[in-house]
Amino acid sequence: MARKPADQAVHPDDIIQAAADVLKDNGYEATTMKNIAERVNLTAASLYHHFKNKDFLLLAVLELGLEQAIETIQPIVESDLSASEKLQSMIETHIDGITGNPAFGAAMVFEIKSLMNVTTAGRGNGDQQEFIERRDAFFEHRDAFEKMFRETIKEGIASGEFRSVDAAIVAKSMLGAQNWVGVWYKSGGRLDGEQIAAILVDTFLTSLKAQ
Amino acid sequence: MARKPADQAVHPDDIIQAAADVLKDNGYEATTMKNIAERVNLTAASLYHHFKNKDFLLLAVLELGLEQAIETIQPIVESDLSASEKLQSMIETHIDGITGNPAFGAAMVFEIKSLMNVTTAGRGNGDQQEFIERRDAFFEHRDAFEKMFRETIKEGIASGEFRSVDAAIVAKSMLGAQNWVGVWYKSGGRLDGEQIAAILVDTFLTSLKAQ
DNA sequence: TTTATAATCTAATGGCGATTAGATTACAGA
DNA sequence: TCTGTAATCTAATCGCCATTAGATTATAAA
Repeated sequence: MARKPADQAVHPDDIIQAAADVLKDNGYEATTMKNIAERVNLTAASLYHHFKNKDFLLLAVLELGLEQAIETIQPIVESDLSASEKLQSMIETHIDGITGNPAFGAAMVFEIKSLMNVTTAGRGNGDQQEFIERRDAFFEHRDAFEKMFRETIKEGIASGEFRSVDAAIVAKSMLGAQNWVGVWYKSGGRLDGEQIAAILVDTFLTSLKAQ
Repeated sequence: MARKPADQAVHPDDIIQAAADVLKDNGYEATTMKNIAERVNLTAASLYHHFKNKDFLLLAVLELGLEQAIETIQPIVESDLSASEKLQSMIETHIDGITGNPAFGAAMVFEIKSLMNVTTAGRGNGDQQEFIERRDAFFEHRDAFEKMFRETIKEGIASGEFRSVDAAIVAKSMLGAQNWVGVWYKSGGRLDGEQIAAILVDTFLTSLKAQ
C-alpha cells in the first residue's frame, strides 16, 4: 500500500492516544508496537517513522498527558481565587481530565516506573542524550504539578482559610486519591466524574477547613 | 551443584519476597525469572520446581501481600472499638505494612493489571483451572479488603460519629491515598511510617467527624 | 545403608517482539 | 508536470526470555 491518501492520514497525536489506550490495558512491557499500530491501522514498522522507538513513544504519551493536566490546572493556580476555591477547582478539573480520558491518567500512575527503568533509548548518542533530557524535564514538570497542590494548601494555611497541616503529605494524599480514581473509574458507573470530584472536594476541603 | 545443603535451603517465601522486590523495581513484564532467581542464588530453571510458572509466581506474591494486609486489619474491624478508633487503627496498621515492606504494597498497586491480562497459565487444563480460581479468589479478597474500610465508615455514620458521606467513594479515596504512600515512600525520608499514618488519620478523620 | 523424593543445575528449544533495510506510493511545491 | 520528501509496507534480523529435558546431589524415611 505505501503512503495513505490524505483523508486517512494518521496524526502523531492519534498514535499517542492509541498508545495510551493500549498502555492502560496492558502496561508498557506487555504492550507491543504491533498492538499500538493496529489501533491506527498501521504496521509496527510504520510507527518508527513517527517515533524513534518504543521508549520515545512512551515518553510522548507521558509528556502529552502531563502537559494537558498542567495546562488546565495552572490558570487556576494563577487566578485570584481564594485558596479553597482554587483547590476545589483544581480537583474538579483534574478529575474531569482523568475521567474524560482515563488512558492518560492511568499512564501517569502506572508507566512512570517504566520510564525510569529505560536503559537503551535510541542507538545514537544524540538520541540517548535527548531522551535523558526530556525524561528529566518530565519529572521536573511532574514535581511542579504536585507543587501546585502543595503550595495552594500552604497558601490557604497562611491566609487562615485552612488549619495548619503538613501540606506536603496532604497534597500527596489528595493526588493519591485522585490518581486512584483513574484506576477504578468506569464510565457509565453509579457516579460520573463531576459527582466523584464533588465528593473528593468535600472530603478534603472539609478536613482542611475544620477548626 | 544440584541440591544445596540444608543450611542454604531456599524457602518458597524467600522467592516470593525476592519476586516482590524485583517487581517493585521493574514491573511484571520487565522482570525475568533470572532476575528473581539471582536474588536467591538460584537459576531460573530452579524456580520452576517451586512455582508452576511466572504467572503463578506473580499470583503468589499478590496472594501473600493481600493476605498479610487482611490478617492485620481484620481483627481491628471485628473488635469493639468505635468506628473512628477502628479507622484510625486500620490506617496506622496498613501504612505500617506498606512502609515496612514496600515491595508488596507496590505490587498490590501496580501488578494487578498484569494478573488480569494473563492468558496462558500453565499448559495443563488443570493448571489453567486452578489459576482462574485462585485469581478470582484474590479479587474477591481484595474487594473484601476495601469493604472493611467502607463498612467501617458506614458504621460511623450510623452511630453518629461521622457525618453523612458517600462511604464507597471516601473509602476509595482513603485507599488511594494509602496506596500512593507505597509509591512515594522512601525509608530514611523526612517522616517515618508512623508519622505519615498520623497525618492521614488526621486528614480523613477530621473530615469525617466535622459537623 | 538403601531408596525414593526434593532441590538444583546445565543445556536446549521455540517463539515473540523490537528494530532495521529496502521498496513503493502519495503529496506538495516549483 | 517533475521532483524531493513523507508515510507506508513487506521481509528480514537478532536477541532475549519463558519454559522444558535430562542429569546430579542432598535428605529423610525405612
